[in-house]
Amino acid sequence: MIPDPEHEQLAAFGSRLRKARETRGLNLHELARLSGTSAPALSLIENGKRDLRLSSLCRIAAALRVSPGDLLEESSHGNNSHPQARSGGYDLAEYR
Amino acid sequence: MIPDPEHEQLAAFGSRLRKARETRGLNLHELARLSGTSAPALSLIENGKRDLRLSSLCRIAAALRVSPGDLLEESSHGNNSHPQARSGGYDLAEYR
DNA sequence: GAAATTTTTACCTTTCTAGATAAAAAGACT
DNA sequence: AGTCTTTTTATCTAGAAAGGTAAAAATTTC
Repeated sequence: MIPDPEHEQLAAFGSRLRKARETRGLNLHELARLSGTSAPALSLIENGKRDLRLSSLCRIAAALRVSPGDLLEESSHGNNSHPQARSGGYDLAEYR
Repeated sequence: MIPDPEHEQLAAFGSRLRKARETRGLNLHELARLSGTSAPALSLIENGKRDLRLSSLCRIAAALRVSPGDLLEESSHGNNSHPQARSGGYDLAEYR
C-alpha cells in the first residue's frame, strides 16, 4: 500500500491536481467526464490514496489544459524554481 | 493496448528516459537495481510498450537524479523551454 | 434546518503493472 | 568466428489501478 516516500509524492501530486481542477472551476464529475477517469478514482488520487498510471496522468492533465509536468513540479502556473534540488526523502542505492 | 495518443506519450516518455539513463552511463540492469523496477520492465517502458505507475516513475526519476517532471517535458538536462506549449495531439471533450 | 450538490467511501470486477526467471536477439570486443 | 555484455521478448503470478454502482459523509444553498 504505497511504501511512504511514495505516498508523500502521491499526496503532493494529488493536492496540485486538486488545485488545478478547482482553478478550472470543475467538479470531480466534470473532470471525470473530460478525462475518462471516474470521479471516485479522482477523489482517491487527489487525496493521495491511489497510485495512477502515467497514461491516466496525461489524460487528466490534458483535460485540465496543463502539461503533465506541471502536475508533478511545484506551482501550477509557470514558476520553475529549484533546478536540481532533489525534493528530499528519497534515498535509494548509491551510484558506484 | 494503449489507445494511441497515449502510446505516443508513452513512447516519448520512454525515449527521454532512455536518453537520461544513457547520459548517466547506466545499463538497464543497473537502473533496475537502483530504481526497483526490473530490467525487463524498464525495457518495455523505454520502448513505449508498457504503461507505468506514477510511483514507479518517481522512483526511476530519483534513481536517475532527475525530477519526475524532467522525464515528461522535452529536454532531459535542465533547459526548460516551452512554458505552456501544449505539445498537441490531445483532443478530448471541450469545456462548456 | 431541509434540500441539493459535491465529495468520499465501499464493494465488485476486469484489466494491467510489475517482478521473477529464462531464453532469445542484438551488439561489442578481442 | 566466438565470447561477453546488453537488450528484448516470453511466460507466469501477484497485486494494484480503474471503472461501475451505490450509498454514506460533507458542503453548499435556499
